[in-house]
Amino acid sequence: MAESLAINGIDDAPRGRLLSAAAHLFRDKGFDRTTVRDIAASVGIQSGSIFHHFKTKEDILYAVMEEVIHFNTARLRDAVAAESSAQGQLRALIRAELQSIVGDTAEAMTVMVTEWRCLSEEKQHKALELRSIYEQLWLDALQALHEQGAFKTDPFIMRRLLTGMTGWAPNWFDRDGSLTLDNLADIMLARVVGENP
Amino acid sequence: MAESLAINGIDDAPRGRLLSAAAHLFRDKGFDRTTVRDIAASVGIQSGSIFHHFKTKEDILYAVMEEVIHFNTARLRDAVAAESSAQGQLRALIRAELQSIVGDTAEAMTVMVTEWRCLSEEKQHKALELRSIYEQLWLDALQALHEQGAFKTDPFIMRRLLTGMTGWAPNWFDRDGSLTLDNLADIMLARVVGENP
DNA sequence: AGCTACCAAGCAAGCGCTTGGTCTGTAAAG
DNA sequence: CTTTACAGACCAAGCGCTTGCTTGGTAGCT
Repeated sequence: MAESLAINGIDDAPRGRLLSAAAHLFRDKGFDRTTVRDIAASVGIQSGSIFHHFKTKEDILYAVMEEVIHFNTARLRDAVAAESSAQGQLRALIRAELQSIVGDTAEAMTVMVTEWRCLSEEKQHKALELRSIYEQLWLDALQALHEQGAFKTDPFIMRRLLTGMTGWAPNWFDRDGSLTLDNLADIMLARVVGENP
Repeated sequence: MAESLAINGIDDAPRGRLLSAAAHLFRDKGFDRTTVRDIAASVGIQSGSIFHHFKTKEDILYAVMEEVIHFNTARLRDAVAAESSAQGQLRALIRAELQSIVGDTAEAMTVMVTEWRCLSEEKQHKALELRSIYEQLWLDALQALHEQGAFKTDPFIMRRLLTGMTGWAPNWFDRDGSLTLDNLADIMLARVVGENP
């Protein structure tokens, strides 16, 4: 990958440094409250120089999202490929998504969830298309489990519930606490297939 | 001047109409992208006149949250009081929260979740205190169920998961679809106490 | 008389973005 | 081995516009 993810393994190019700085600021203050002057200052250049790398401020946000979607789709694919059982795949998916969302790409992921509406409709559409592969991986695993009778609820709804659970995690999960990420993944898995005795 | 529907629990006085309109706009465009001119226009007054009712724009956001917390805490209390079993109480809580979040106070609730960080730290603290009674109602019901052995997961964590599930619902739940709010509440309840056979 | 609710006008600050120009490194042309 | 050409990265200055908010005043109700 010529241009790897901004937060996890940034390239040294100015554009990459700009992206991770932007992701960080967007997470902390939100897209609208982050000024191009903020971003510029945090990499040590003048505000105007930003527009040598990006046409608009919105383009920076979109670029952050694009990178994070690509990176995490690849991660999800790997997670699924490493497991054979449907239940194992689902656990791997949950772990991977949690890792993305409270771990090494947390800034960018949070930004994607919370600053979605700051994109133009056209760019929202483009990002949604990129996202569709990501979602299909989830639905395949859930569908398989459903057909095995592991749960009765509609798989589409189940995915929505899981999205909510993982998406909310950054608001409370403490990476330095006693609850590990794998613990949490198992707890979430139990919401789908039930608690084993 | 786009006439917007009043939010349940907010009166029809000028101040109340301003609050409903603001909540609506905050939900649609976010706090930062909503201008005081937008709010003023949607109730048909001049932008400057807003500051006869509120000291700052941020005060409007805080007032929206304050109202919605009070109203929904009362609703939750009623919901709990009407049920005798712990499981009945939990179902009532889920129903009530869903009703708040995708129903008659949807705008204000969504705003509370998504625009939280737009408040000053001091106001965040104050809002959090108001919110504590609300959360205690949940924890009491979950604790009781946990002690009955209805589930093994820590009640605090369970509440976080439920918060995520209900909080995400506005992003996908269709009030005019075939899935009713009570259906969804039962599906969420099953994430806690398991699917009955 | 005093209060609430509002208007009309506008200010100071901050915003995204543009402009014209200066470096520095690379590399082909002479 | 110079010389010339050129592109990428950046700066300094600032433009035009929008923003939250202020001010001084007015109409109507009690």
